[in-house]
Amino acid sequence: MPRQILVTSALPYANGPLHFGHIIEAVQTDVWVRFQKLRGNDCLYVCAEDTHGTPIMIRAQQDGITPEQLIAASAEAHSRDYAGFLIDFDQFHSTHSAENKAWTDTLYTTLRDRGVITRRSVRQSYDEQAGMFLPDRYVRGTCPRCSAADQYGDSCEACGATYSPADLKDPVSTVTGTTPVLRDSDHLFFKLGDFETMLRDWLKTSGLHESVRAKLGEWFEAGLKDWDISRDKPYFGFEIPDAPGKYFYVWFDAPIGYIGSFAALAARRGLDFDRYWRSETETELHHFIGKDIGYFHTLFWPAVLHGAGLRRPTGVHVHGFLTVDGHKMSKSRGTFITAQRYLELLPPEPLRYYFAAKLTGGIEDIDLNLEDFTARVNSDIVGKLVNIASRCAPFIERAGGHLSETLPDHALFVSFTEPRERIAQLYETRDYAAAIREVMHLADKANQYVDQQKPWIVAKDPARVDEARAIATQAINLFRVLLVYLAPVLPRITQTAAGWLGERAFAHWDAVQEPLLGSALGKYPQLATRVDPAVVKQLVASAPTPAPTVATAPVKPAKAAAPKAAPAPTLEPGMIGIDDFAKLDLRAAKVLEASRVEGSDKLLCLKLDLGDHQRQVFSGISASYAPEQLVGRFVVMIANLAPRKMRFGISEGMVLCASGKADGVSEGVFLLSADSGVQPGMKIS
RNA sequence: GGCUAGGUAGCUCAGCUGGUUAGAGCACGGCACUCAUAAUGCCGGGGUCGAGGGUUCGAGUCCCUCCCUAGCCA
Repeated sequence: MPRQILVTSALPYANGPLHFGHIIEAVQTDVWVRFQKLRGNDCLYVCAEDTHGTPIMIRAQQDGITPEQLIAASAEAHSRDYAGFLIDFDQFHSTHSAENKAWTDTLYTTLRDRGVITRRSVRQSYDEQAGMFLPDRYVRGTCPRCSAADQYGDSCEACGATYSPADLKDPVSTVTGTTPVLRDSDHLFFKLGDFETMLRDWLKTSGLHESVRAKLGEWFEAGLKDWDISRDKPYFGFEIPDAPGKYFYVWFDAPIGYIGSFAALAARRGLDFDRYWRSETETELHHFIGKDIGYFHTLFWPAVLHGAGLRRPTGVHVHGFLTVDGHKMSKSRGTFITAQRYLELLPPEPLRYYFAAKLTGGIEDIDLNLEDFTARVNSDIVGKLVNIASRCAPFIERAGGHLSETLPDHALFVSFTEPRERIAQLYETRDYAAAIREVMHLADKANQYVDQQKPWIVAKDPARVDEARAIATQAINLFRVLLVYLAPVLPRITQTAAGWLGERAFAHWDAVQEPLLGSALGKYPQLATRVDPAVVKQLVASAPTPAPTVATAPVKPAKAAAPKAAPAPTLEPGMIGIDDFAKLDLRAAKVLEASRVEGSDKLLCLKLDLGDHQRQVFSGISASYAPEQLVGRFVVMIANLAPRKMRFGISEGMVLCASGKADGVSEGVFLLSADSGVQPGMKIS
């Protein structure tokens, strides 16, 4: 009896590009969904663009466009990036949709009529010039406890204190730079505390990881407080039906976006809504989220659903954060890797594999170590897995292109198919790391088999060509079992292999029990290519790109039929694309030392601070600047300019200046600089 | 600051309710092989399990203190 399963991953917010943090979650979810489908379950995957809130409103204002234009552009970019990573949504919708509006209103009015919405006055920071209330993040000032300057309105990064913006010393609105005032306004609250008993019951039955439960225990201990679900205008969102001028807080309608997205899918496919969402349904609902938004998904969301008479989630699966080379992703370090950047350089499957190989179902952080990534992916996918197929294909082709009619070592084949339920269980519990360890252990066994049987020696005797073919048939069958196990992670390789071995070979998890025998094979295709360490390095923009090695072979191996769309758009002569611009690694740099250069009347020697390292740069600005004026100021430099040897030493970059000439006479040289607040090493784009 | 999670070979990670000489893959060294995308197979070196105390016949595994990393504090 197939299970009916509805799966979601967290909604990406419409004010920025997808980065690796989004991708690891999407991969975790997509692998689970593909696994369920391969097992014959009826599984749907929905997601949506998260479109509301103050940040969207302000960002659109800054960009001089409407919020609708902003979220449309963002949705398009996000969809493209997800598709690039082979994330197979059944529906990718938007929280700014008719379906979501209807369901948000319905849930709200039901909750209100059941008496779990209450109204009371709230005192909040208000920006009189902008005419708006300010979310905590939009007020900055001095920490009331440790007096650290320039802290957010809700907490201090220096001492860790939490407080409200009213407690800040010298508060400033980041919207207008004016001093906010305090103003009262009525807000609507969801009475979360009314649901404590229900929530305690629910978490006993739901498949929450024990570490998530531990966290929940802490929140219960602290006591469940009412949740403020309204915001005053101006706000980009849904107006509250019975409260003109008040809008639903973005976090109220965002999870309802799961319902809205499903509603759109249901309309398209004629699905029964109640079957998925009514209170006591058997249909499963699974949410995949990051550890930062557990509170919303394990407390508010089930309470809102239950309060509105709908079903609660079957599982909330929380993953850790992604770090790059051991550190939090950081724009100034260049380790803030966007999905788009990766896809410009590399195919999706190596990263899908690497992430899957490190996901355990727990909430610990996952580190992307770039050297490990290259080594792991090349060794596992190409050296071990694909190698089994590619080393055996020639023996089949030489013997006429058909697999043998029998397996020479049936027991070995069974030892590969026998663990399928155990591996399935590992996928089910999202311990993909353990599943992949098992599969790779089997891949080693398959290579050992080929090594022991030595088909290349057998095949030298023309009378034993069939024997060599039988060995190859055996190994190809082992390979095929392994690829079924990895099909949820490597959909494209699986598809390519299906063109070789036949669609039937990968149609269902349990199909592995039946060996492939006697059938004709297609021409052996290239199933995967190695990733080039030099290309991987380019992912991290901040790493000072080594001077381009002259006339090397193309960095990217000529990949047969690279499936990447996005041909370079044709450009006007003289124009460059954003990719060309992105080649420049421009950085804000602080001048640590400046000195005249002996023997040169034009040059100054600058020692520059780039945050994580220092550079020496010679700059021809001696006529316009005295060394002592420069120390301590910020300049703009090209950080990835090939170092140049000069008579006075090596210049490791170039400092940008404006300059002009009138009638051949210099009008001066003017250094570019950055506004206050800039930190050494920040990337300029 | 409080809480939650993590800190095991150069790198990435396994180690269940405490029990024989702490495991794997990669990297490194040696050998073999040449079918395979410089792939594969065999052998080997390498760890006082974040630090310090304690409980126990016995602790990576339990308790306490401290240090480091990430997240949450709605």
